[in-house]
Amino acid sequence: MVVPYDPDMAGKERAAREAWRAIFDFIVATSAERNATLGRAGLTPNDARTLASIAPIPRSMRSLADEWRCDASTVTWMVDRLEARGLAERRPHPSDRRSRLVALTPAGHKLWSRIERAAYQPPRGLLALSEADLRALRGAVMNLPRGSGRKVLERRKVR
Amino acid sequence: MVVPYDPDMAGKERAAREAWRAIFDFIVATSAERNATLGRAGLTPNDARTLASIAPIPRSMRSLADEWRCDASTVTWMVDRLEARGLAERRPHPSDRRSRLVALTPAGHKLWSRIERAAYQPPRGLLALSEADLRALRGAVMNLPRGSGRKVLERRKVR
DNA sequence: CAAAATGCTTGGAGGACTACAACTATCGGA
DNA sequence: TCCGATAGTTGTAGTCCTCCAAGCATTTTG
Repeated sequence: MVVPYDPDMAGKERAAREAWRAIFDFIVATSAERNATLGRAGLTPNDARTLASIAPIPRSMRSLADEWRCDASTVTWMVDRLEARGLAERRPHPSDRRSRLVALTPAGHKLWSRIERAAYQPPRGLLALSEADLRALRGAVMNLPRGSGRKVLERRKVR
Repeated sequence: MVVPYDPDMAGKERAAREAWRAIFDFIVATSAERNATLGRAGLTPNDARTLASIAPIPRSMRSLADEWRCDASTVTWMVDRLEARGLAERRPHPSDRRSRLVALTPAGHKLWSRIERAAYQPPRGLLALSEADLRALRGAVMNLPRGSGRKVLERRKVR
């Protein structure tokens, strides 16, 4: 990075770096807490990710493997775990008999809605910020480029 | 949650919720990327955490176990990994011959400063904020209570 | 229709943790 | 000085992934 000649820019960059560092550290602390919440519900972070992925709509195993960029057998293993606990189930695919749709069971929906509510619950501390700060924070984060421009592996149509 | 009568409070809560959601989504989107960066450097997330903990100043094994709330043998295992790669080393404790200080080697410092620069690189969008906003944001986030008020296990004095 | 591709599962292997029990060396207080 | 507490290590075991190779069923393609 080129050393800036504009002293304002230097200060601003430093401020941005420090602010980001603070946010980052806060996230780390909070995510540990989130994992503890999941653990109390008997879920691993991966379990939660699986539930989150199939909660809106049943998904094929293949589409999950594509989303997570993992081997198909890994998906088998993850879904097996949830199925063994009665949280998810495999259903036949309506038009492709090779494929199977993974869906939440009623118990799975119940658990997940509870977990999700907790997971997206803003930390109490966030309310200590001024509304202006909160809007700035939200605006800053929402406009951030995702994935640093790396290309997403395409893999046929995802069902 | 009680419906607030204070309209300011309502707006603020909404802002907090939206900000949190934005942060959360952003984190989910980028943590994989961060782990990939670490992976490219041959580090697991835990490796990185260990490096981060000992980078500012050498630490005793015990203090690391306390910080992470894990068994002492887990710390042994984690430090072993870094030591095997020449990134960290155990040094005698100056005043307690039972204890050992874990410190970064020069190679460890070099690698970690590189990783840290990348990991804590503030997103471009943050630079859109004014320096005053950034300072306010940093101050606010730094003062957020961590761990949702759950009590921290105390364990004698930490060295 | 035969061959290639695709969806999924199974078996096997290995890596990354994580804790518990047992043990050594040292410290610190009565 | 003696004994309980503490720092750390080793050995063991178990969980959670994670991929690869192989195989079956089905779909798609030339």
